[in-house]
Amino acid sequence: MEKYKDIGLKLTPQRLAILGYLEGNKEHPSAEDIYKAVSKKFPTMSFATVYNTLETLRERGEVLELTIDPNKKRFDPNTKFHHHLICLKCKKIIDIHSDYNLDISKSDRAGFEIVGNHIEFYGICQKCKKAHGS
Amino acid sequence: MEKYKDIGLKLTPQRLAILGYLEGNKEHPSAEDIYKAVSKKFPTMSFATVYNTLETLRERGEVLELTIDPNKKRFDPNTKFHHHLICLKCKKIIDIHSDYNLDISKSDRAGFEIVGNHIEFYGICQKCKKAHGS
DNA sequence: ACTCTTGACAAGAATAATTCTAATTTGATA
DNA sequence: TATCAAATTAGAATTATTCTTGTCAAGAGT
Repeated sequence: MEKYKDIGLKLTPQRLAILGYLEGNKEHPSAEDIYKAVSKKFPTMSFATVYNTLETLRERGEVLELTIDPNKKRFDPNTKFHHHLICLKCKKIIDIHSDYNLDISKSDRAGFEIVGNHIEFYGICQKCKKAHGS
Repeated sequence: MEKYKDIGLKLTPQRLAILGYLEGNKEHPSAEDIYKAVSKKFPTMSFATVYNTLETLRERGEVLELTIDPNKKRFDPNTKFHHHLICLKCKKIIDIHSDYNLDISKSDRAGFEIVGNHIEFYGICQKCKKAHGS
């Protein structure tokens, strides 16, 4: 948390609240999740602040913006390189830290300069499997 | 195209136009792209029809809904298993058909039943690289 | 040929997520 | 502590998508 002073971020109470909520969070929350949670302690919190803060954090590489969920963006404070496993029913997302060799052949590369990759695994989580076979 | 008769789809002119546009299309178009293109030949085409048709095609596994682009869904008529490479600048998407070994360890699996996976490669395409280094 | 049923279409309203605007306030620094 | 750029706020605006409602068309059975 201390580290944010160094990257030219003004440390406002709102930002500290958002950072505090994100720190160590494994839920991959959406902007709304964050807004709801932080609003409890901070009733004047605005949605704009949540989005603004997430955007500046993203620019600085402090959070990842996930596009796994078709309906909304979700955010990941875990900035170590990793992949994701998502439950197709409840949209729960968990981190996968295994290493995979994802070299891409010259012909596949199509002239692109490759700068990264990300694997999405799809599945059904234990809770949803139990809930009902369907 | 013939094959759609078999899957219980009523073949209306609108659907044929959409199917015709999608067939062999490598652009991974958005609903709007499809709407615009098909509207030219079909001025009364409605957005609802585009979305409805895409949804029924998706249900039947005839198109994939891609969540790679944070701003909108994009659709892929290539239903062979494959991965994608996206240009971070212009959002161009190209198909990658290489095979990767993406076994997931029991501990990573976290009790999920795995049903699929998808790799997103990120990069800068040739055109964008030339356009300006930035 | 007539009627029924069903599925598809169109237009626009409604919704949901996100971004923008403009006015105000605040944190960091001199 | 005065200053000022940056941050916050509320709400409007925008964008993508879904929903609603009325209409229409094709095929099934009479």
